[in-house]
This record gives sequence, C-alpha cells and structure tokens, in this order.
Amino acid sequence: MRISLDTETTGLDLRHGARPFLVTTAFEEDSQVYTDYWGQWPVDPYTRKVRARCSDLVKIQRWMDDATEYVFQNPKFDLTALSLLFADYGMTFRWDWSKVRDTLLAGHLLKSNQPHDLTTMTLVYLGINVQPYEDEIKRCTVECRRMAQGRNPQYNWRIAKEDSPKDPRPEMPSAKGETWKNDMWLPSYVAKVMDYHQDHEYRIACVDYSVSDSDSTYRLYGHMEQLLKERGLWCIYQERLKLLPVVYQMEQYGVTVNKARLRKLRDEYLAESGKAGSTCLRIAKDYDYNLQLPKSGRNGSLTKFVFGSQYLGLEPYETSDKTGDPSLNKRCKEHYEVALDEGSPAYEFITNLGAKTKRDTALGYMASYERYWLPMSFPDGVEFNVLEMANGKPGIHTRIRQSDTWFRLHPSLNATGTDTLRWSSSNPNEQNISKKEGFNLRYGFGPAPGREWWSGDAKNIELRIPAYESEQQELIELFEHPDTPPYYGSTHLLNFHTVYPDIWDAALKKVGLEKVGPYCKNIYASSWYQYCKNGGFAVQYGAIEIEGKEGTADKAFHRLGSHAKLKARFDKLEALNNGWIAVANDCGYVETLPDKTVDPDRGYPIWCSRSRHGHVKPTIPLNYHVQSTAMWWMMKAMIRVQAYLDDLNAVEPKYFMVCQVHDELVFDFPYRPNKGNMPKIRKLRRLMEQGGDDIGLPTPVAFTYHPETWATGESIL
DNA sequence: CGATGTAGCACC
DNA sequence: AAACGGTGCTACATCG
Repeated sequence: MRISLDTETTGLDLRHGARPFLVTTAFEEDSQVYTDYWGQWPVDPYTRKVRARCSDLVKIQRWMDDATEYVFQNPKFDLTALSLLFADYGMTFRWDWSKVRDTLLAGHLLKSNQPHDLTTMTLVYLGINVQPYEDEIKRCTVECRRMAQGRNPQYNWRIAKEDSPKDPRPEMPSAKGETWKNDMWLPSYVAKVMDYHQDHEYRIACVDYSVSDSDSTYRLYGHMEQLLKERGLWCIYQERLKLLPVVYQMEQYGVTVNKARLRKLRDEYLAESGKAGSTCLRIAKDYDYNLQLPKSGRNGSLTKFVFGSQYLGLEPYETSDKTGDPSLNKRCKEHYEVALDEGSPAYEFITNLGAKTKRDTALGYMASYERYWLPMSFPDGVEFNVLEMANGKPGIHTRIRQSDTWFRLHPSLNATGTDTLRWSSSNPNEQNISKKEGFNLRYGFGPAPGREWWSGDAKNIELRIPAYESEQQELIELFEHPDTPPYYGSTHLLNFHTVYPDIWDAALKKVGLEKVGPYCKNIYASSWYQYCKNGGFAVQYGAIEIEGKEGTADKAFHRLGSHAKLKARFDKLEALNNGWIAVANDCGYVETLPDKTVDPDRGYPIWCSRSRHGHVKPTIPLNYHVQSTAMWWMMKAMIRVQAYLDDLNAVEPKYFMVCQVHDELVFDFPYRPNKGNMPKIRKLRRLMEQGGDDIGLPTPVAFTYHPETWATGESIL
C-alpha cells in the first residue's frame, strides 16, 4: 500500500532541538483517499520540547513497515525529524529507502523553473487551493503568539523569534522572517490551557492544515507519476531518487570546524577592519564630514561622501540597473583604484573601504558558523562517569565530555534548490566559503584529530562539456594534452593568445614556445592575464557580443574586439550555443546530455524562462545545459561513491562524503599514515570519472589531500 | 515592528 | 526588451 506522510515541527532546526509534534498521513482504499494523524503531542511552552506518546511512535513505525511506498514532499526533512524524535525516547526509527518517493524531486523534473512548494504544486497540478488552511493556521498562531509577546505578555512562553543579543535564540538559528511558522503547536496548547471545547478552531487548525498537506501529497504523487511516465521521464526520476539517501547521510555527518583557527582569523580581520575603518573616518573628518560607516555594502552617509560634489565627488563608474544609483561594488572599487592618483584622499578612502568590506563579509560568515555549529564529543572528547538520576533511580552513567575545539556544521542541502541541476545550500551556506588568498575561510574547516580530508574536483568540467559536444578541436586538443606547450592545458593561455596576439608574439620572440605561456601568466599576472581570466569567465557564463560595441566580455578583457576574436576562433562552440538557443525557443527547455545508463535518448529537461515577448534570453540555454549536465555527472559520481563507501562502512562507519560544491566533493576519512588511504582514493577517482562514460566525454578528476585544513592541500592525483 | 526590495559579496 | 549563468546571507532603506 502507498501512503503519504507529513510532519509538523517546532521549527526547522532539528539538530538544535526542533521536533515534530504532529504526524499526518493519507492513504487510499476502494479509490477513496483517507487521512489520519498521530499527535498533536503537547509542547512544553517554556522549553519547546515535545512530549510524544511512545505508543503513537510504535504505531507510526508499524504504519511505515506495512506500507510498500511512502510519499513525502522532501523526505529528508520528515525522516530526520522522526529519527530524532524516536531517538529522544531511546527508540530507533527505521525506514527503507527503496520505498521512499518524493514529490519535490518529481516536481523539479516536471518543471525545473516552477516553484516546488506543496501549495503551488497542488494548485498547478490538481487545481486545488489549500491556501485557506495555511491562512487559518496562521491566523490562529498569530493570535496565540500575541498572548505571549507584545507590551503585556501574559505568559513567559518561549515563542519563536529571530536570534538577537538582547533575546538570544540559540535553539533556532534559522528563525527569521515568518517566525510564526515555528509556533504552529501553540493554538492547540492554548486551547488546552483555556479548556476550550473539542471543536474549537485552536484545536483543529493545525491538524486540518497538516492533513490537507498529506492529502495533497498523496494525490499529487499519483498525478505526477502518471505525468512522468507519459513524458518519458520515469527512468530519470528513478535515478534521481537514488540521491535521497546520499544527501541524507551528508547532512547527517556534516563538516567539522576548528574553533581556535576560526577565532584566529576572526581576530585578524577584526583588527584589520577596525584599522581600515578608522582611516576612512579620518579622511571623512578632513572634509568636515561625520561619516556613518555601513556594516556592509553602502548607506546614505557613505554614498553622499563618495559621490557628493562637496566631498570626494567621484564620477559614477557603474549605476544600478534598478535604481540608477551610483554603484560602489567591487568592480567599481577596482576601477577607482586604477583611475585615482595613488596617495590621494579618494584613493586612500576607496582602498580602505574595500579592505574593510571584504573583512566584514568574512566576519559575518564566521559569526553565522558559530550560530549554527554544534558541539561534538568526537574525537578529543573524554569519557567520564557521573552519578545521575535516571527513571527516578540514581546510577553511574558514562558521559563524554565535549570538545572545546571541534564543532560540526550540518548545512542544509537542497538538490532542487535551483532552476538548473545545481544544488543550493543553506543554514549556513557551505558553497560560498571563501578560498581567496589572504581570506581563506576554508582554513577553519578540515579534519578533526584522527581524521583526514580529501577533495576531488572535476577538472574544467564546464568547459569540457561544450568543447567535446561541439567537437571544437583546439579545445579538445588542449584538454587531451595538458602537458604540451604552449598552453599546457590552460584555456586562459589559449584565450590569451587569441585575444592579445601582439603581447603573446612579443613574449614568444623573447622566451620561445616552451616558456611563452608560463611567462605571460607570470609577468602579466595582475594585468593582462587576470583580465583574460575575467573575460574568459564572462564568455563561459554566456556574455553577449554585439558588433562594434564594448560588451561585458570586452570590458573584462580590457580590449575591444576580444569577444569577436574568440567567437571566430571557437566557431563550433558558437554553433552549439546557437543550437541550444533554438531548442530553448522551440520547446521551452534544454536537456542535459543523455546518460546512456539511464535513458540514451534524452536528458533531464531544464526549463528556460521566457521574456514577456516570448523569447528565451540568449545567454541562458547553453549555460543551463552545461551547468546541469555537469551536475548530472556529479549526481552519478555521488551515487556511485556512496555505494562504495557503504560497503566500506558495513562493519563500522568510518568513511564519509561530507560536502559538495558544484564540481568538488569532500571526503572525511580516518587518518592513515603515509597516505595509506590512497588505494581507496584511486577507487573514488575511478568511480567519479565513470560518469564521463555515461555522458560520452572524458571527465578527469583531480584529488587533493588535506591532512590539516581545507585551505591547504597537496595535489595527489 | 514586520515585511519587502535592493545592494553587495562569497562561491562555482 | 535586453544582452554575464546559478546561488545564500546580511545590512540598509522604505513602507504600511
């Protein structure tokens, strides 16, 4: 029998203590959909702890065991929630991944650029509007919250609020915005306290809402299953389902963070930011201006000082598309640093402002890591015995002291979080941890004692895909012969030669074919070579070139006509781009390269939004196709690798995949002297590279060894 | 006071 | 009509 399940929880931060207080289900009998529920268990209003009934938990387990398929909207969340709740009661929640179905994965596959929340999908696919249920529970919850906050709170209940120094909420670091959503347990509690009658709205609003979600999930899945089959997407969906246990285990294990190292960075940045800020204030004071420095970005005070004619009076370099205000972003600061006289007040001000902003951003990230991290008892925790009461009786219990140095983050990973196949990551985001020189926040991350990290990244995968697909020989040659001069496998150098032939030829005369590439890279490191890298990325991400005009790419290359030269040299790439634009305009989506082990005839459809005039932006189709193909490859890599790790972990869990940043995978392994894990790493590399066979091009993977920190490492393979 | 939009910056 | 793709997070500014 197929069932659907939905849980309502006291918040999203399950690992910080949020728990389900209501579990609802839907199922079918004689072509009729029925619903049922367990809970709503009482929530302690002072601690927000859920008091579940063990007999209910047993029933839920049995209900799951008896089902042949369980449907969830985002299974990872509900399964984690139930697991943790069961664990609170010394019970183990069990489920069978092969029975798990997901309306979220199905929704993305059916229409990648459409919202995948349950309310929207229920409206779109079933024509049912469940918004009234949400409106009702919102109204009830907000009413009840008023009893506990405001000017005259009657009770001292711990309602959800955004964390703040005045009123800290360490148990709900992600609470912000619509915080009422964390308090849906409150109406039934109030009804109980007030002894309201059994049918009072406070007693039923949450159950009605949740039951409606279970019902929607059940019906939605039946509908989606049919659509996926009709549209020939069933095989792809089944392959995608294999991701669920992989993501689950990654989130569960998390990444380890070193507090001492992060604090060291913090102290450095704090000092430097303070110094740069004082310099800015001093310069402003010289103009008799009382500058209010923003904590990040800009504020009115700063804008007035920088652009006001009576103060620094800088000419705007770029303006905002939306507001037309002069911009002060990184590009602009870089421009002013070149254009202004070194030593002038304006120059000093801009450089110091840039230095401050960068550091403040890093400081903000570090603060968020501290908000989210959790203590870990492994590995330098020490066992000790204590006398404790348990079940009303005293006894000696073994406890493990928590580490003072090592903490763990569990970023939330969303495999359907983007319009493409890229994942999103949040709370905190693990995909934007700086690796800039001098700002390498990855220094704070790495293997805990007794462990070691390895990272594997797909070499240049987003350039390889279009190169092989279009059969652009120069690029294929480049990738196949990474040790051959003059480019040594570097697309930047190939671009350099193409865009700046005069500079290249002069260097060639001077140092010869063997050395011309490295020479250009070295002596033009912060000028032409850097511009070339910037321009190359602009082109890779789909910059548009219009004849005779300086587009973004030419601007980045610092030379008019650069983009035209690249397009002429890489004519097949250009044809591929035009081909995908035509496909997107024709049918509304592009597809990833077909995977011959899944469906040799078609790939994953990635929908491209259209403008009001019905056309797809020409910068989108190739980019979506390439980005998503790379991520399909990554998905295959993760599924294969996890299967291998599961084998290794059959006896004792030791080998973990812990992080994914688009084309990079990070592994946390037990430490082995003399790189004793190398055979396993070679196996990982083979498994990852196997994805290339599936989509028909070579996809080499490079591995780096990180025995100490993620910031530094040794290239091994 | 909360919600919303914008800018800026970190990643690939 | 617009022309560089995909994200998340924080602070600032504004509005009701």
